[in-house]
Amino acid sequence: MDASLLTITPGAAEPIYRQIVEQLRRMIAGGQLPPGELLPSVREVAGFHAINPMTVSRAYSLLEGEGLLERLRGTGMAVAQRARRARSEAERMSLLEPRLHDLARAARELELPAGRVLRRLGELLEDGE
Amino acid sequence: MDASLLTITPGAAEPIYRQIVEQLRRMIAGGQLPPGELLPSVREVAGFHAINPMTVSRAYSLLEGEGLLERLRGTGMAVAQRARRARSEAERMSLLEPRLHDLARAARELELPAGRVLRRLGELLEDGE
Amino acid sequence: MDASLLTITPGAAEPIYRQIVEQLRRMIAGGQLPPGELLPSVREVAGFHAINPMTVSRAYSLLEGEGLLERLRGTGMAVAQRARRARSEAERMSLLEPRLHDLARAARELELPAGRVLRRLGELLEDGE
Amino acid sequence: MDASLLTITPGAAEPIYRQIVEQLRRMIAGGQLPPGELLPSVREVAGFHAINPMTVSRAYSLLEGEGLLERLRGTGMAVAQRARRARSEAERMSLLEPRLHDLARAARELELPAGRVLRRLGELLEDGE
DNA sequence: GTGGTCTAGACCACG
DNA sequence: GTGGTCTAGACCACA
Repeated sequence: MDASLLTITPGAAEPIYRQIVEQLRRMIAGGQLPPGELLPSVREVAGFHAINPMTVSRAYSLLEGEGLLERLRGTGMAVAQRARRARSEAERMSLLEPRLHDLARAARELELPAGRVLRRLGELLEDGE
Repeated sequence: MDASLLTITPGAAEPIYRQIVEQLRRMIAGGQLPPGELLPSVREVAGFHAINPMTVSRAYSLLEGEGLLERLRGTGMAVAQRARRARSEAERMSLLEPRLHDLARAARELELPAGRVLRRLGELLEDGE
Repeated sequence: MDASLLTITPGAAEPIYRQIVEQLRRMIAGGQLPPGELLPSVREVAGFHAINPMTVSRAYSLLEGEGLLERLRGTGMAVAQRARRARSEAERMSLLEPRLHDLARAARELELPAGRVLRRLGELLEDGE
Repeated sequence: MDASLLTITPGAAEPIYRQIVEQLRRMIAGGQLPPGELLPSVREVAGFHAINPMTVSRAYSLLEGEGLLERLRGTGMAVAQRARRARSEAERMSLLEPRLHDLARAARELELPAGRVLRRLGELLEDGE
């Protein structure tokens, strides 16, 4: 995996280390990062995104604690073999639920018609592909 | 307006004062809270949700600073007359954009098919109505 | 709980933050720290033991991630209500197993008679009480 | 001595080279490995346990530095003739002290009765024999 | 007052 | 080369 695949937004409300954690967590759950896949080194990520190595290290450590990453001594970090690889679609969907609820609630409070919201989201989902 | 209309989740990632601010902001933008509408008192909200009065006060002050609320001496806080009531749909839509982008990105990283995400969101948008 | 109840050994092989984590974990499992118990503040612990606040903070965060501690905003950290309070003796015993195996193995490799090892451990267990 | 007598746990908290060092140190102190006993070659150990040869070499070098092993040119490493073979029981016991203290402390924090801990350790000490 | 985040930089441990 | 730990210090967010 390459450091450029991570998107870091300094200054966002979400702290940097957490941005990394959540992205990796999803990419592992989604199967984009299969077990055994080697992650870019702490220094590499830190250099590429111009952030402090410790911030990256913190993210990696948290994921190691969760059992999603494992340390290969002297080599780096890799997606853990025991990380559930291809979670079922339903399971992955459940990871999206909180965000979906938040969005629905916000849309309702803004009195926006469902159609418009869905159409826009549809566009954005296409874009990425 | 009644204190029970606010949804507070202490312990959530989003700080309490911001939960209040964002909800009120959207309810004003959506027209659910029309100009002149009287808000529940700081004490009332704090008591009802068992949170610190200072936290509520802070939220109200922020909205007052934005010009969305105004202080009616001896009466309390009310939605400001000058608060743009029914912003155009496009404007309200733009308030939703960041959330939509986040969602789309997360869905992509989880390798979830667009259809499934849209269907689920559709359900949630119906539910609330 | 008081900061003096923690025993910190700088320079030990076990990193400081982990010393804190493990001690607290055991004291919670053992019931010495009941749910709701307020922990000494990060600054207090750091000051008392002359270590960096971030080191303490790191320990607290890890335990929060495990669900053993919870953040009371503006107040500090407390033992989580959902933390299993009085684990069964068998469960607590299982937390000791790895250490027991290591010890047994070391004793065997040193060809030390079981009686002598047990006698010495008995003394040490008395001492603390 | 055979490579299979070493127990290596990669991924454990204790670094691999140290696992080797400590085991050999105890087996020499305990008399299980008498002076003159030939050790398995670096390659053999590394191959058998699928670890890096440098790691094994490092362990051997450390023990050589301590005077416990000696390099027999063209033959390999052997337990040094000058290695104090059968240290007194008291001396060997002292090597166990730190572990005993740690264990006693952990047991106390877990509020486990001394009897139970001693009984379990007794079992484990029997098992190995 | 509380904890959280990030930085810069040093030093260590491991392979 | 890899990651881990710790420090000192700054600044922010929350109640």
